[in-house]
Amino acid sequence: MRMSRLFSQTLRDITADAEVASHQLLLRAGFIRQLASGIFSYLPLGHKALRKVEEIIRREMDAIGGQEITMPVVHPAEIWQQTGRWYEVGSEMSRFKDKNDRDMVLAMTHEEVVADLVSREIHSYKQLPQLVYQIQTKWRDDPRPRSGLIRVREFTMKDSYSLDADWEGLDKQYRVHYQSYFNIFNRCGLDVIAVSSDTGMMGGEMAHEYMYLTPIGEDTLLLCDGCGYAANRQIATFAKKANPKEEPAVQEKIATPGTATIDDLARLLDMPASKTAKAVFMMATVGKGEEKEDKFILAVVRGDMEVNETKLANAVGALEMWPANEAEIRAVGSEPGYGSPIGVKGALIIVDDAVASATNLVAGANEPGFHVKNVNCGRDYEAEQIVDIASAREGDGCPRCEAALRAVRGVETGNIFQLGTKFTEALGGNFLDANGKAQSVVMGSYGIGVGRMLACIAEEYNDDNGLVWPITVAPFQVHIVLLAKGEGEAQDVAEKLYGELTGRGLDVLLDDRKDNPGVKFKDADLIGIPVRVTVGDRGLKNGIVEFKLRREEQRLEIPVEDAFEHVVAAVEGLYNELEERVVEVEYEK
RNA sequence: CGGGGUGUAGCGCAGCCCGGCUAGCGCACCUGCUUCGGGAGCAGGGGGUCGCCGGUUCGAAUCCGGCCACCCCGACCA
Repeated sequence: MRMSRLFSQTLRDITADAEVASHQLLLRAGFIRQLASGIFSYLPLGHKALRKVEEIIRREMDAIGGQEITMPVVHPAEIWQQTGRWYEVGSEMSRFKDKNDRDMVLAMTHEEVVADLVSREIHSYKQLPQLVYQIQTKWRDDPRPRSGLIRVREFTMKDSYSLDADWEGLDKQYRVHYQSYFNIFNRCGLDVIAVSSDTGMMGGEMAHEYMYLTPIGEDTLLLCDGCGYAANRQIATFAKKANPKEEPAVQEKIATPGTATIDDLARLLDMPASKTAKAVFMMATVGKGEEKEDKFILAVVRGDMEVNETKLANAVGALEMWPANEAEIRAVGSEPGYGSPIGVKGALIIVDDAVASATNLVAGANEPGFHVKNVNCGRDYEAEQIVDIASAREGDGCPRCEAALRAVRGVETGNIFQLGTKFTEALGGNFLDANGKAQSVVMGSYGIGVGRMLACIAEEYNDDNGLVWPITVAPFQVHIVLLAKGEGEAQDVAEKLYGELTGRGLDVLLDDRKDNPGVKFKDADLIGIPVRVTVGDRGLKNGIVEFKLRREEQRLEIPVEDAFEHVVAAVEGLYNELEERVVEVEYEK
């Protein structure tokens, strides 16, 4: 590609809208342009980089037996109604009517379509297992897109779907993906960790997320350096320190004016927060299909812990959950700041296991300015459910080895789900087993956000001067900077080298613009192509061209006649470096 | 959806408080000459419904009201 013909331009100033490095640099270097909130175009450089990532994914998917297909972006509502997600998913799914007034949806994922295909194509156990995948556009009307390509509404996703006759088969394909995803990320030079995760709207039994660790990440992860435990905070468990054993004592109402927070209460009574019970009031939408209702939830955790909304929502089967307001709290007979489950009516009471096992806690009296001492679950109030609903935090004990957990931030670049038969049952995805008995196909679903991955790579690989692409995903492998404006030896040499390298199958960008050297060097740094060759009259006088790796300061002078071989070898070396990172990992359940 | 911020040329901004000549600056763009190994110089030039609608006023980029878009924090979500 000749840079004089390149569709995009670099920008000297960054738009005030961009805050994170990847967003700023991808904009400045001319990889992407924003059309609307969370909606981007990929210009030639961005498109080529994206295609490189896609090809790496394709190769790996094909290597594990995947067959590429393309599924529709527009779906009839019916299949989503049959699995129930039409009712469960909120405004994140965009719906519209076609000209015949039929309800349609823009695809946010493709389990329904896969299950529909299964019902048409798979009839016998002899056809299983299968693995299909696509690289397709998804639309999710996220309430708040942000950070450039990290979180968008329209995006490209690689999604694969495994089909098996039984759970053992699923587990096998799941583990193959587990490794395969590491291969993909490693080949792109992106370090990720796999963590156990919530299954969210997918449902299913088990899931992992692949996380690129970065302070700009939106997810909080709890990691144990002792045993390797790693989980998204949404589901992370931890070793809860039990309070000292006590015999249940008699309830006692006490005046505690001005103690609407646990901190104030613990200070007034001069006791640790762990001796108190904290009531948190939420409203939740629950129900199946079109029958939904809002329920009042009273969640109780120990004073020294925090409610984990994902765990709580999972416990009550909430489709949506939000904080209750004061009127709703008083309607069940409680009181903001002085709440407890004692004597409340019409609330679903969910109690954390650490509260249920503790004795003689101080809880609210459901009356302003009063608390009750020696409150005991089961004696003073009944719990609808006793379950872990507390959030793990930095420093909490690892659930497996009790070492201190570390909290880090990460961006989810991929996920894998063991779905089971939820979708195939709903859509008639059956097959006949060896005994002639109809069974539902067992599904797994596996996603990678391709654009998000590119953004993470940009986030990881940059310096003060611009992007520094790993060779495997760089839009071009070699950047020839030609320092001459007219005809002459420099132009001839650059053109010849360009022709030879291109002929060898390399992607080469030739800066043939009639600009000053400074401009060309700045742009080369900004765009970040790994190998740079500078061809100018000054060097040619001595029969040399200059060779430089983007990531290194050092510049080498190479005899013109060796330039081709040197560049080819360098590119190969960079590939091999990344290939060495592709190694077997241990499966962490 | 709650809180905060921004909207003036392709990009970055000033002007707005305190209404008033033809709306300005830098970069980018076009023409010519010079320059040519780290974002060149000189000269000339093109480009604006001041986000949109309404109001106040002799007069609105500027004041008032409504709406829209975008960004950040939170809620939410994969």
